[in-house]
Amino acid sequence: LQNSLLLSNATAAGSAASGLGVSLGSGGNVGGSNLGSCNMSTTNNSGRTNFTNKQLTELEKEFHFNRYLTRARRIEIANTLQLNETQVKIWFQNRRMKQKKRVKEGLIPADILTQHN
Amino acid sequence: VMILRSRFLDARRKRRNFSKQASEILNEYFYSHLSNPYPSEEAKEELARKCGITVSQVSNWFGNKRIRYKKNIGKAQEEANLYAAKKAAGASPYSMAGPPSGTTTPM
DNA sequence: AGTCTATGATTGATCGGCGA
DNA sequence: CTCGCCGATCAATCATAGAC
Repeated sequence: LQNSLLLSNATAAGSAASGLGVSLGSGGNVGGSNLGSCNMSTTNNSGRTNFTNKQLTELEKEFHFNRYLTRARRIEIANTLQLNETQVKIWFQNRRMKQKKRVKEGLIPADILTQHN
Repeated sequence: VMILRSRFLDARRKRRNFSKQASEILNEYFYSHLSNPYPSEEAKEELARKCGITVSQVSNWFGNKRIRYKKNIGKAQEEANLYAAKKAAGASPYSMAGPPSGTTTPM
């Protein structure tokens, strides 16, 4: 079991979720399955990147703040989370599609548009 | 350790296999469209309605089916091919796109 | 009641098409 | 012409339902 707390959102609610730093750590990059508090993400044998909980949490937080990124913000986040700009960009695109799917089907949130920026 | 919390929040993954009838409908469509197993949005909606599931679930089903079918070929998959053989022959509501030569390699 | 397999769902990443 | 986004799909993986 790997798991996920990475799906803290889902049903509306601003979900502050359980903040935990938590355990596990290992390091490495390729092959070392890690999860938890390490900062660096790992890449699968294939090209899939395994984002860490921290990275996902930050991305999620940023998403709720703003569904779209500006070039500057993207660079900032990529730098902070140690990811490529492309990975951050793709993550946001996938996240938008995910939200759209949720709104479309089940009644999830239709408002969470804390548009700021 | 923390994996504990997943148990409940992950209720989403508390899937339920589709009914035998729904699987029947989906497989019938899939095997009678092997040359192009990509239902349009409209077709997905109709399949979803007939199967009593959501459009997303239909998409997931086809996505999994295409990949898993491909990762076989030459196995019991050929066997399941008789699915279309008989069902389609009888009365397929959809255009029976006939691949060039019998058993083909669609994708 | 376990163990192994079938299967629905999730998600990082890719592909084609659009529009700015 | 380049770039981001959308929509659909891929491919690997997760977690569980169901078969044995």
